[in-house]
Amino acid sequence: MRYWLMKSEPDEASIDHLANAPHRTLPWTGVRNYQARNFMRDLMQVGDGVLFYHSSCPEPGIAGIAAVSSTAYPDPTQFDRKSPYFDAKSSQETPRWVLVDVVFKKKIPLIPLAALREHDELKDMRVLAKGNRLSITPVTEAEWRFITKRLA
DNA sequence: GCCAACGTTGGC
DNA sequence: GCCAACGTTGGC
Repeated sequence: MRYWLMKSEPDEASIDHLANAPHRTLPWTGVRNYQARNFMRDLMQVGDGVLFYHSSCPEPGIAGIAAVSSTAYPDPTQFDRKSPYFDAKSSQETPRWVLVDVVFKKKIPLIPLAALREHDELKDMRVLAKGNRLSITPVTEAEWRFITKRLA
């Protein structure tokens, strides 16, 4: 059992999109970074906790709680020529990119990025590290507890 | 729109 | 294997 923070641009997939999706579940399409892919492929398990983070928007921050609901499987958008996530160098035989399904748990009052930075308990969060651009970052159990019990 | 930081590409 | 150039991320 692990914990993760996963970034999504709310214009594309917000916590409300997730809540209203069939089975309250969305495939986490579009990860095109090897480190983030490897987290999904090698470490994620069904039931892992997910902090759903809105990025590249007027109010960046944690917008909800979700969970990993599948193990990794090939991201179909890599094979779709019309998709912005198409990858000509990938193939059906040896897919380069994978994804997991994510299921909605609950929406919370937004915890803004600035609020996360105010807490000493969270000062080592990967997502807060200078220059971090990873769209998926590990969250420690202590960080998860603090956020879900004290801030959410 | 700006810009710092990072990842990827490709020439050598 | 090095590294410059380029593209992307993401907060502000």
